[in-house]
Amino acid sequence: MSEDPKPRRRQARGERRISQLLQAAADVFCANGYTATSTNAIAREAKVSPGTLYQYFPNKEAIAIELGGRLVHEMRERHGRIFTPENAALPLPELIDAVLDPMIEFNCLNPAFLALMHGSDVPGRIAEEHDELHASLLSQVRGLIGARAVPPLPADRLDRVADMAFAVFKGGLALVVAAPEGPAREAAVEELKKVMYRYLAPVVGEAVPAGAAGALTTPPTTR
Amino acid sequence: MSEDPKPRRRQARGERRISQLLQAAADVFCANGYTATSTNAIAREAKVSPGTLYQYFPNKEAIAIELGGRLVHEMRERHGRIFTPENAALPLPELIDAVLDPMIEFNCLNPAFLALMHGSDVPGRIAEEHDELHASLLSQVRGLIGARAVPPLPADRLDRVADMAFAVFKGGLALVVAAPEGPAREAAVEELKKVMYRYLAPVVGEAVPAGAAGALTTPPTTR
DNA sequence: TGATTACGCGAGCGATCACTCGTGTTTGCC
DNA sequence: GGCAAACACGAGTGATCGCTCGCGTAATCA
Repeated sequence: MSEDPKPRRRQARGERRISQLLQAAADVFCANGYTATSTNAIAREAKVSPGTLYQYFPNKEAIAIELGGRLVHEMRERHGRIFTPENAALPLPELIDAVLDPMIEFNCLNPAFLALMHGSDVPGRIAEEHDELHASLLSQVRGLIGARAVPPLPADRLDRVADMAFAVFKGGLALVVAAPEGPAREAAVEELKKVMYRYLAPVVGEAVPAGAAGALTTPPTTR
Repeated sequence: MSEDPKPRRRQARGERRISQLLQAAADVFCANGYTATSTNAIAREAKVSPGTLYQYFPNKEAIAIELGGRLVHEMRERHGRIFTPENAALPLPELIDAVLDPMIEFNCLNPAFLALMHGSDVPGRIAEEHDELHASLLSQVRGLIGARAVPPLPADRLDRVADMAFAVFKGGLALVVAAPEGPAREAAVEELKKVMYRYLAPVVGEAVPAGAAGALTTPPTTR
């Protein structure tokens, strides 16, 4: 079980080609899905020959694996900057900003992430990576909500709240990335934050004012 | 542009085969997605030969079209029974029950619906049908919310609220259908209804009690 | 009962796809 | 400059897929 039996020397040119191929793959996967995408189409998008593509990747699945792996890695790095003790101590509206904004930004910048992680026709290895990421993300959310719940939630209810909060976020995220860049998208983001706030506020013991259909929270706060 | 150039006579046996093939297609599409599904696999699942399959469908896309068409048709029938004047007059918690329960039931019974309507690798004709259904569904939701909003919402805000309510529902729906049948699924349904209630209550001028983390609404009501 | 038509089969055809290989070019190192 | 290795190419190969076709069976009608 050697990790790297052939740690082939790469030149700078090779590394550039790899990034170029991965970028092309992201575009085509995003537009057509994994299965419907041909390796020749990826090579064409990257303006190289099929032979060149196979110099850097052993097969089609490996392209998706590498692309997915890089995206997951970048996503995990963001987690580290999102789920910090400082953020955990923030008031709920600010906490929602602190968590949602980077998540949304990442997914808007990397639409291939959702395409790869959500498609039902992706290779098994990617689905595994996605499950791991999903589980770790979920446990962070559970921790965040569990630490603030007033009154404290039993474990099974905490699980359900975290699951639902995350699922609802994903639904809203789809709407956000589908919106055209600009004011429409930002309005969708604000709307999604309202959903999250109104759902979670009672869990953490805050009241939602009745007439505040347009405001996320009371005026005196920072938003 | 004749609608049915060859309205071929069918025997009862043929109609049964069609249903059988459609059911098999639903199962396989659901498990592997449209593109990754081979027509031979559908025939195998239905326990017939490839030749038999092609006696009833001119090509692979037609199978998905017919399946999608039947599901959309059934879904539209439900809309008629969901978005009625009586339901529109219901208090918010009961309205949410009246709208969500049939929707959830349908999607649990027909998982192929979500698979076909959400996949990025489906033939264009299905995507069109989905868009039409989505638009009509959304306008019904807009009507429901717009008629109750207190204070009344300007058109652009109403659009955003309806869009977000629907997107959030879809996210929660994915969680519900992914849950194992039984108490876990019903708990997820209740949780999703809480999300919808808490999001929409301020829009229609209701207050959400602060401590009511576990209750959807105040005790005296029917739930 | 015989004729007609729908139903059912599965080997096989053409097209496409993932992937290879022989050959030529560029780069890094002495 | 000379050599080895990485890079680049694109026609070609085997496999698979969507789909057909010829032939046999079952149902319907006269």
